[in-house]
Parts: sequence; C-alpha cells; structure tokens
Amino acid sequence: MPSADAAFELLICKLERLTRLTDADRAALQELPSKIEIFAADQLLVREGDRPADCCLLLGGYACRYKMTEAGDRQIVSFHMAGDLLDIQHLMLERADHSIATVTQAEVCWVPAANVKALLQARPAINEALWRDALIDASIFREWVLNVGRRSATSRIAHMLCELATRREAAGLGAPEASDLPLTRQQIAQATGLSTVHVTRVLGDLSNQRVLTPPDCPIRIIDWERMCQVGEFNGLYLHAA
Amino acid sequence: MPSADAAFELLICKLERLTRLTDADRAALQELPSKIEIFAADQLLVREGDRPADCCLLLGGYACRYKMTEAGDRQIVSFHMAGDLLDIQHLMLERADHSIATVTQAEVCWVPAANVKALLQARPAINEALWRDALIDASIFREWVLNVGRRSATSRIAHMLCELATRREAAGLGAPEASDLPLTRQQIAQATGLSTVHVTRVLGDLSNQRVLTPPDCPIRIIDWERMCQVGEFNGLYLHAA
DNA sequence: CGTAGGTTTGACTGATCTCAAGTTTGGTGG
DNA sequence: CCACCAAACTTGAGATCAGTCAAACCTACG
Repeated sequence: MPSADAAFELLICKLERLTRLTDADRAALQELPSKIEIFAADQLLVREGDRPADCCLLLGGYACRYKMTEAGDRQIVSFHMAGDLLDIQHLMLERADHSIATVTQAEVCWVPAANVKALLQARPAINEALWRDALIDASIFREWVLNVGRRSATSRIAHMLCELATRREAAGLGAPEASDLPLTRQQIAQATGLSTVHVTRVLGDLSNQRVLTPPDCPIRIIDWERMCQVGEFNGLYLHAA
Repeated sequence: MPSADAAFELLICKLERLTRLTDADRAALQELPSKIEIFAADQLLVREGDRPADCCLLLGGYACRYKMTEAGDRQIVSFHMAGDLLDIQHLMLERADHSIATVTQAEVCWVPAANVKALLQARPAINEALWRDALIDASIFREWVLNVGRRSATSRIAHMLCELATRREAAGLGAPEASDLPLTRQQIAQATGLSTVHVTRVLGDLSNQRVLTPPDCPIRIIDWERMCQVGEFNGLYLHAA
C-alpha cells in the first residue's frame, strides 16, 4: 500500500518538471488531505455525467479516459500513467464530459477538488504548473485527432505506442525499448478507432518486421527508430522540457 | 475596421459567460495593449513550431487550428468563431504544436502574451475564466477524437455541423437553423478525416433528406432535430452554462 | 474571356470491418 | 495437480464504406 507521503512526492516531482516550486509550494502540497485507494483493472473511477468532488492522482498502474457512442462503441481518448492528474478539468467544470477507468490494477490518490482549487489562487507556481499540465493534455488530444483522423492503421498504432513509451520515459518509468506496454488488443483498438481483429493483424505485421515483440509476449518496442518512422512520431507535442 | 474597445467588449462578454467578473477585472482587461488586424481567408496566424509572443483573439470571421501529416494531409482539429481565444496555450508553452489559420476573412486582435499571463496571477476571476475556457477547449478535442475515431462519415459531418451551429448560438451569433456555416467541402473533409469527394456525396444525401440546405446554397441546417439525431449530437461537452 | 479553385459525378479500388470458427491463456475450484 | 471456464487472441472469407482517379462543370475574379 503506497503512503500519502510517497503520493505527494510523486506529485511534487511531476509539477517540478513543469515549473519551479518554492519550499512553501511543496509544503502546501504536502498538507493536502488525501485518501489512497487500490483498484483492479477495468474499474470505473469517474463516470460521464458525475460531479466529482475529488481530484484523482494516479500513483501506479495505468488508466484511461473514454467516451461512448450511442451504439455502445468505446473510444479511449487518452492513456495515463503514474504521476498523472486524471481530472483537473473537474476543478472548474461541473459535470464530467467523459469517463475515467483503470486499465491495469492501479493505485490512486484522491484529493478534495476544493483544496486543489484553493491552491490555484494561493500559489502562483502551482497554478502555472497545473496550467502547463492541462495545456499539454490538450496538445495530446490534438495529436490524437490527427492520429485517428488521418493516419493508416499501422501508423496510428505505432504512433500511439511511441507516445506511451515516450511518456513513460519522461515520467521516469524506464526507457522506451525497455518498457512493456500493458495494453490488450481491445484497448489498442478502442484508442485508435480500429477493430480488434485489425489490431491483431497490424501488431502481427509489426512483430514480423522485428519492430515489436512477438504476439505471445507483452508488447514492447524493439526497434525504436523504425517504430518512430512507421508512426510518424515526433514527440514535440508532448512539450517535455 | 473594428475598434479596440469593441474587441475588449467581446472578450469581457465571453469571459462573463464563464465566470463572474468584478469591475476591476473588466478594467484590467480594457487596459490590455492590443493591435487589430484583418486577414483574408486562408491566411496563417500561427505556424507550428513558432514561439508566439502575442495572444490572438478572434473578433469576427472563422479560424481553425490544424496539424499536418508527413504526407502533407491536413487535419483540422478545431474551428473558431468571434470571441474565441485562439492560443491561450502559448501563454504557458514555448512552441506552437499546431498551426492556426483563418477559414474566412477574419478580424483579429493581438494582445501581448506577457500581459495576459500577468492577469492570471493578478486577477483570480480572470484566471478562473481562462481555465474554464481552456478546459472546454480540451473537452471539445476529446469529442473530436470520438467523432473521428468511431462515427460513420454521415454522423461525423452532422456532428461537426451541429457543434458549430450550437457554438454560434452560444456566442450570440444566431440560432442554429438561421446560421450559414461558411465551410468548403475541403475544410469539412479536413476536419472529419474524410475525402472531399465523400463529403460532397454525404452533404448531397443530407440535402436530399431535407436536413441540410441544397448543394448550391451556403450550408445551413434546416432540420435541427434530425441533424442532431444523425450526428448523435448532445452538446453537454460544450459546458455552456 | 480565360484561368484557377472548388464541386460534382461515375467507375473502380482497397483498407478495414464483420462474422464465425478455432486456439490460447489465465484464473478457479475440485 | 488437473479440469474447466471465460476472456482474449488468431485466422480466414466475404462484405462494405470510403478512397482514388479522372473528367466535366461551375463560379469568381482578374
């Protein structure tokens, strides 16, 4: 069970990658009330239409945001990993316009939204860090619109995997070519707007070309260069330092 | 030529739809330095990779943000209309991760980014209003990922047109069924991830079903109910009051 | 009046989807 | 430890939505 101290350590670490914090900022963060909880894979954290009262910090594992069509098809709109703030939007917007769920088993830290919101006014540096974080989030959504709208199935999948691996590295979770990406074909399909069957075929191709690990292993990028080429991946939109 | 006064009137109006402003807030906004400029259709306002020093407020006409694939295909990621702030993201992020261009002739008001950023610290209500604005932007991007990723060509186009008409109404530019939408088939194709040819066919169908104006007229929604059904449109994600 | 850009139409192509039947995997209880 | 089950994955065959190509048709504008 992760401790609250470790949680704020992670958060401070994340915010310091976005801006410079003072000791007072760090202290203010550490004094936030918090509640830690562990979820199994595929559990709902926030439901579309809710009015969440808590802000959710992901401590470990993976999560995603998604929306549904009327026909019941799921579109994943982003993936998240340790250190990510899953719902700054609910600080300022009444109702959740999308759902949030775990992808793998995950540890989560809940902080009352009102307390975080108070920090935005009281601590300019924290305001700035969270602004940056929210704007980078939006930049990633823009890239996803491009990815899903204009690229071939193969590029799309490659691009998405490159993004995840790059963000893992930026979050200090290991180099791209050393990161297992814990996604099922269904989840990849839901994130890229493809069918599960087609994802299977494309991943098979990428494995045959020795760009990805074989189909029966956890997904990992073997040939980073080639993968970036295939996915037209250029990480500038992630605005990492 | 629109005046600077009118420009700030528009901005204040927009921000007051997002939060309550004090007289001091309004005064601070009115004192911002500004420069007004008129652009023809299809002119670049911000180029991907730039480090914009000014923040851009759209006073009249339409604009869009877009990204390009390596093959040179353009994906429009959002449309904008009078009152929209086109690049709050450049207050906090160094380099533009996308380009911004006019769609029609447009009047634009430039405000130095540094001055706007100063207001975020000095005036909590303005900070909050711009936070809301940025988060709604992000919500729209999420909806676009769903739209482009999961819906049929017809739903996709219908949804996008419904969004535009709804936002026009929210911005005080006229009821949905009274709004001509000044988009070419190419622009619709670039926004929905479709080919121009296919957009022509789909718009033809929608006209035949008396949901849209005929092909030789400006695009306008005739049957709002039907159009919303076709596009699975539910405007909650726009977070308008 | 000639040119350019946008639009329309038809014929053909192809990437991706759907359906359906296996196969593997991981977890669970006997 | 094994048998069983559910869920995920794989594979093939056929269907379809949307793309490409190409030619003709507008319309605006110089």
